[in-house]
Amino acid sequence: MARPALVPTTDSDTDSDSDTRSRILRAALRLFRRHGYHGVGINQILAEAAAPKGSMYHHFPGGKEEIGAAVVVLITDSVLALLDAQPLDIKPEKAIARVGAQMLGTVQRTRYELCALFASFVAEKASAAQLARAVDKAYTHIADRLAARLRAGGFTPARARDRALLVLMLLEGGSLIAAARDDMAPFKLALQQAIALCRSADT
Amino acid sequence: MARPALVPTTDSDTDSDSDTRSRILRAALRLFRRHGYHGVGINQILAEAAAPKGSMYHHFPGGKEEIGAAVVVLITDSVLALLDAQPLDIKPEKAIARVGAQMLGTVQRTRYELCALFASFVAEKASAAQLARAVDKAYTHIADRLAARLRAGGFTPARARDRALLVLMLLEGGSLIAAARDDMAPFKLALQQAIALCRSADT
DNA sequence: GGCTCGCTAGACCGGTCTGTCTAGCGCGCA
DNA sequence: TGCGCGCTAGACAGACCGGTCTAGCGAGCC
Repeated sequence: MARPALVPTTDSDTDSDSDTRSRILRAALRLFRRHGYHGVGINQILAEAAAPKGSMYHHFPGGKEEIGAAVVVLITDSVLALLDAQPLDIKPEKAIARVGAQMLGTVQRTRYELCALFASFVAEKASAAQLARAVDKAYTHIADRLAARLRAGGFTPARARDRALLVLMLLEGGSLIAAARDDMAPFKLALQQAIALCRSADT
Repeated sequence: MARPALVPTTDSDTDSDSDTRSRILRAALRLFRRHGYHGVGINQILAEAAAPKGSMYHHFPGGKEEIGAAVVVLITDSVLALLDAQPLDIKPEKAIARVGAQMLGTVQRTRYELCALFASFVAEKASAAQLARAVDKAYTHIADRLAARLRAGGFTPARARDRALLVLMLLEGGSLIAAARDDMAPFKLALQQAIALCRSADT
């Protein structure tokens, strides 16, 4: 029952979705990670997914932007599921450490292609309002869930909120720089610092 | 002599470059910030710069990618200049605070459009090798210069290097999330934490 | 069997992309 | 005055963009 990986792009136990829809989504995820939202064309996604254009516009009437938003949700759900899969009675820093380890594994497996969860989407937010909203909500959800963990671990609400944001920023910034350098060390450093921030009340 | 702003996109005291080249570069910077590297077309840049295509390919034979790389260098130089403008005898956390305040001002002035220094470029690195190298070097230069400050402030070399990276990651992650949320609070939080990290040796 | 309809399939459209090419302006120099 | 050349100027090409549209397959229901 342990989550095998963060957003498995290959295949999954849960192909509850229509096969084509799921294939398109996974292909989009893979390509967006590598080239950014604007760096990928619809035809490219369809070729990768081996799906015709008609199917795509059937499942995603909103076109490319709807696919982008769906990918954001896919990533978010996967991160939240990973976090929720950690038992509630372990310390928050332990939970963060485990989630971070999963992210690390994913980034290594994809050869540094996951440069931050949503960096490429944020960069293009001005040209895609729906996408911008999706990313905003995604960051908020993750930070909220993280903060809840921290509150459960004994942090005051205000401090929990701040620490959760800092963790998120560290991991995003860390994977950004790790990706830029093709070197995981920065991400590991960020993770380590994030864990320290969840340990107790200093600074 | 105080630096008025971080990468002034409007005009400058130093238009030593041919006017057109400089106009193109500034227009590109402005647009890349707003829409990301792939989100901006060459024609868009040229329209914004009020320059014809011939001029552009004269100044940047390498095309769009060369412009992107030049923008990365422009940003980097501006950050480094800002850092170097701080007197060497002040404490490192003070220097960071000042640089951060400048960045904050820039982000606010541009209405959250500066989402991380190079996030949009990193996101597209797979499709532009020259750009990827430029970003890698940019991060390295900034981190190195920051680390030198920290060493001068009494940090051991290894610790200075780590702290410099953490500061960079915090600021990048912070501005990413601030941009996603259209709210500067996350960036301010990141800046505050970065300053704390430069203050002395804890954790 | 025949019909419905969710889905697949891909041709096609107007627009935009990056990049090339030729023409010529105008400054500086002899 | 006349020439050279750094730079400007924009028409043009070919590929590709996202998105629309019609046609038809085929499983399942009556």
